[in-house]
Amino acid sequence: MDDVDCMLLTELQQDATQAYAALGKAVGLSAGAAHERVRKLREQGVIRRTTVDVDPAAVGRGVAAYVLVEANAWMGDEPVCAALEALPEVVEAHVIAGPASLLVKVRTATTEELQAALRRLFAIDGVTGTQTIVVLESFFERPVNAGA
Amino acid sequence: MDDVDCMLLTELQQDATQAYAALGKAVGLSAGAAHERVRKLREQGVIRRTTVDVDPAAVGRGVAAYVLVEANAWMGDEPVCAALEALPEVVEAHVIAGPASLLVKVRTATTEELQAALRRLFAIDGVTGTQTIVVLESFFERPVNAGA
DNA sequence: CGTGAAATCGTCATGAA
DNA sequence: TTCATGACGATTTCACG
Repeated sequence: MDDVDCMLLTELQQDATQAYAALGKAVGLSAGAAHERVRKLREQGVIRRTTVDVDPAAVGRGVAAYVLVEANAWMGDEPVCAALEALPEVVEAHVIAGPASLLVKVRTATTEELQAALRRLFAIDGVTGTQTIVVLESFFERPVNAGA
Repeated sequence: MDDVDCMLLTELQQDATQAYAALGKAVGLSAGAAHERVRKLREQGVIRRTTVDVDPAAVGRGVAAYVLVEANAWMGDEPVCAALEALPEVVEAHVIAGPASLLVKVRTATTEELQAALRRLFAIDGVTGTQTIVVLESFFERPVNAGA
């Protein structure tokens, strides 16, 4: 993980469809060398996968909210994780240190669906309360920058 | 945006490196037809870009935190957005309806760096307070699913 | 890490349903 | 319109220097 690898990651985050020749030129390497670097980054798990960034609003996920989930038991466990993952509206779930046990991110098409999702969160064993933070506007959501 | 497009999006989110032939087979289409569909999804902005998913811990961003930012003025404005975007540790910024004006996601290498980032958030004009939620463990962070 | 060759894939034209 | 087929050009990929 040197500076060249960082530049490769930045380039790939911006556009993973570009050819290795262009990628190599951007970081001062040949196509073959760039390819080999990227292959190793994948192997090491630094690059987890290549994916597409989908506009949430275009697929019926235009409403976003963060939900602080309070629970009466320790929830850093496997069954809770599975219960959350079973809800398609839940796109993130974190165990936190703070005013609640968990923080989950929910994405739905409408506020009615958001309400339905909250009901389903309540139904999970051990959940005693929720506090919902509705997102009005997202300034930006960007990938982690390796540099700086 | 029919069912086939949804399946294409799901496939591409899982692995955007696969060949159009494989992609087409997965959704019951020829390579050429799959290619044309994906081209249109890009054109329409449903697919914003193709990127790589980078392991945060591998690039010195292993510590995550959500910060509720309170302000004494309306902050849904351009200068605030720019000030936040100038901080490389800030990976997300949202205007919210809830107990604060903004919710920002911060990623750093260590808790010391997190502290430094909080100091810089305080320094932004109009910010009167912050409440920090440290992430202890992330169950999952997954892309929006077009289906369901 | 660069170069070159071989295999594979993306891309586009044509034609059909 | 939308899709399958086939051919061409570009790219990935690997062996060698």
